[in-house]
Amino acid sequence: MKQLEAQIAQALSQALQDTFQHAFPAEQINLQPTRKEFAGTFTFVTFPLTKALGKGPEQIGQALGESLVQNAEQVAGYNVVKGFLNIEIKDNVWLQLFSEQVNSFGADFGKTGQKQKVVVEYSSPNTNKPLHLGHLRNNFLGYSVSEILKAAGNEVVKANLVNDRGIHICKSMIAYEKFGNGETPESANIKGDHLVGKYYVEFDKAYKQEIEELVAQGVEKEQAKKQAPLMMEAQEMLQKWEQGDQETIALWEKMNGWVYDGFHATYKNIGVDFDKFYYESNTYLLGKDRVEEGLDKGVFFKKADGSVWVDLTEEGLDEKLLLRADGTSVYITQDLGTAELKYEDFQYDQSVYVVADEQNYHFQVLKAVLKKLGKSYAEGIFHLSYGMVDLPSGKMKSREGTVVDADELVDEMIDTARQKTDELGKIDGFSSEEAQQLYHTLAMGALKYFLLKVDPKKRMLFNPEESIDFKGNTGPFIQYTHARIAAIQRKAADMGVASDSTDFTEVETLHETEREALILLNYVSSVVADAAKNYAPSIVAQYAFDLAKTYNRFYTEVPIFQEPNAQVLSFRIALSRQVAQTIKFMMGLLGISVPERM
RNA sequence: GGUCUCGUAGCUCAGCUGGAUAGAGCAACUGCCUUCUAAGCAGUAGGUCUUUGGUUCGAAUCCAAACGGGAUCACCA
Repeated sequence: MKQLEAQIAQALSQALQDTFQHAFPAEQINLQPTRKEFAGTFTFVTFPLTKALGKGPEQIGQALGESLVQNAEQVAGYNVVKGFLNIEIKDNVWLQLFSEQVNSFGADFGKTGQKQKVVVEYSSPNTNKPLHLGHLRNNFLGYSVSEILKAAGNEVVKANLVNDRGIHICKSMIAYEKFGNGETPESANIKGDHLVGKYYVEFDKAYKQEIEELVAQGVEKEQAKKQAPLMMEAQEMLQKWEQGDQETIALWEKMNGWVYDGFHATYKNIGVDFDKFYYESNTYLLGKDRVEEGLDKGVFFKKADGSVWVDLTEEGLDEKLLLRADGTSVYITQDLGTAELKYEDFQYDQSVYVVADEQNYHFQVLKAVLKKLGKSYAEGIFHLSYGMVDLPSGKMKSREGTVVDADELVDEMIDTARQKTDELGKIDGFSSEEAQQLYHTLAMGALKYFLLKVDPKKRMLFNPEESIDFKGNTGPFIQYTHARIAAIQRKAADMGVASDSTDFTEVETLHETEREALILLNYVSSVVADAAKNYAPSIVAQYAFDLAKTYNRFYTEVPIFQEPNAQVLSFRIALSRQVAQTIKFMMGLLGISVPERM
């Protein structure tokens, strides 16, 4: 498509030279897609030329259109509406491009990309509570962006930095010690991450009660928060953990083990994976070396109490603490360490962090500090900042229990998929395993598409009262289109329709919907490039939807198998197959699989 | 208060570096299943693109201000 566009731009440039003796380099010619209500594929806007040429916009359009028809072999015709020159392309050009694409699907995706080494960090959960809907958006985004970057020609490492230490873990541990009675995931028949999450909530409940009691005794609220016995115990436990106390470490390992089992089950179920796991318990001390380095280089400074700071006022930020007076790390300290570690491990060109937009400031600081340290890899750091998922009641908050649990949501989606499938009764021949598989495919398709079709940067709303749709602009709609085409292919195979020929010279005219499909198919590689450039799976989702919609129109308007001409028939089969393949590929970039039947 | 972000149909969202009468889906209403899967297709209705200025041939898009959401500005992570 890029090529054809460039050719037309070149022809226009030539036409401007020939008819108006006006020099206008082809690279500066901007073509836009023609609106649906007019004939044509590309539109050239002539308004900007009126001054330079001293002619009216329509006059210019007419002259250029005439010249194109004479001189550009790809151009079938043109029409001018006000200052818009709509250029129509010959059908055999589309057919030619189609033949080429059938023969080399995907070969050109990475060509324009820079083949970079990219680390994509995503998921990065805390080990004190199970995953919720917000984490799902993160996981799906991270996975999809990784796949898109790969498709665009980059080498990608998917990394997960597990936040497995800190005061929040100790809270769960304290509550478990006090109220757990030796409960295990097996004994309670609860997934490990949910069991630990239960105690995190228990802690918070008991802690709040302690605060209330203290306040009732006349203690200031802020003071009460610090004085509450449970909080003191949690602090103590964190100290013990840092000192390597055996009993504490043993409990920590046991409970984290439960959580990991739970997470891995969820990851497997939702179809995301990682090439590399980092654990904060291993990396949280690394940042101190960077702090030393900064002090040595004189870009950090020490305050009287011994705490270490960096001054980022020149960068438009504030002063930022990097190390506490007692020498312990803060959040940013760890990230300085892991950034360096990642670079040592992979020598990346780009390091992408898939983290919610509430941490925008943090990543500005991180990048600025690494630059101050003179780290060349700082330039490659990119915060893929995505908007939070809101509920109708507002923001989700773990501690207040206003979260949509990931595992529960997935189960509900599977249930919905089962119901809808049963209502339609189209899968009679399925074994129960096949049926289960299909429910899962559809459920994940609906859920992932729902979360990925929205621009990552934007906040989005999820209403738990309304189940996610299976109609319209949804994953299942696109999956359905694929299943329909699969049925076409089966029938074509039964009938023995020739399927590997790419000679379509006998196809004289294209149905409008065929032409639209061919045009869309030509955009595949630029869609991949665009999505990679913008880290935006939503671009892929939108395209997949458009393609499916266009195909469905073709499907209802053109009775494929009633075509008497064998070559035309095999063209329609080939077109169908190419659409199916493209849908499968695009959905794959979103982490969504497509069924053969549904 | 400083900084950053968002505001498009009843609802959820598209609208690329400015271009034609602002588009989809859901919900509502009307049609279309005796041949390829109706989880589909066609159509009707629904808009002061928050407001006001500015830039220009031309603004949902760029700039400024106002109003209204949200995030952040922790020795939390």
